[in-house]
Amino acid sequence: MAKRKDASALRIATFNVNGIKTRLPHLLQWLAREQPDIACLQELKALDDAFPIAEIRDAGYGALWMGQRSWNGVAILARGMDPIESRRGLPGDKADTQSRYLEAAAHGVLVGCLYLPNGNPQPGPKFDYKLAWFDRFLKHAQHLLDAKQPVVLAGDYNVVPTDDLDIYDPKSWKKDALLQPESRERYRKLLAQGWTDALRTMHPGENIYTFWDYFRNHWPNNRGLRIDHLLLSEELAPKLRASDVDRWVRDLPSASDHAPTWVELAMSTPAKKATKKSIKKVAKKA
DNA sequence: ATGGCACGTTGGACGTGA
Repeated sequence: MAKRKDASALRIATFNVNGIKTRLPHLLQWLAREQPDIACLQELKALDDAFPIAEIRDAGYGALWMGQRSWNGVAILARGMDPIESRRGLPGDKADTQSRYLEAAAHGVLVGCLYLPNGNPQPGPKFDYKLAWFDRFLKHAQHLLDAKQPVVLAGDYNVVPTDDLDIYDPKSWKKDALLQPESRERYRKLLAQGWTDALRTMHPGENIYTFWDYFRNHWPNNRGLRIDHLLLSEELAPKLRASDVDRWVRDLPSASDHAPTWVELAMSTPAKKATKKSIKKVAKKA
């Protein structure tokens, strides 16, 4: 596919790969075709040693990653450069060993890549962990907003924000952790801090999904859920130009149950330079 | 109310995901 026309446009994407080893061919195909400037990955399901950095470098990307055996695992890819790490792991609980948060500066923005806990079954300890993790995330998100920097928080939030436009039919999901009022309330609180839900902003009133489970022919029937979100800080929200879901990736044989989701921001060159310094400041402080 | 499918695990039934 041809390069995008607007060279100053910055495309940032999030993709829950559901196993980096299994999904590497899809990841490479997607990077080559869509050429995101920054890509956040979740559910690597691999140890650090197993991360395919050579293949990703060959594709023209630098990367940071935080792996874990069997589960979780997140990564940040940046086209033509190595992302500058500002945080590894979500603050607020030293006993939390799950690889779910990574943060870095790249291409003039600060990017937080998250894999919020699923929380099923609920109620129970896993749901408690989800809510506790979410509360820590709210705190950190506020800290990032207070710094007045261009920030994107991208990832698998494991929250369906509303019943009407963000899910095909909530009936069979009523008791699922993804739809619980406690989960939704925290997502609303996040937006109330001042973050902009990019995909919803660009598609108001439209049924739009990022995840289709493997059961019951949900993908062919477009019975999906919107759970992968890109939130923009107040500095970046005015630059939002486009946001969408790369559904073709979900249609590949042996696909992940998630599709890549992205935003495109209009970044003027001077703005890019101006943000570079302040990003370093935030990165140092963090 | 349950299960449907797919992932990774030192190797095959199980825990986990959403």
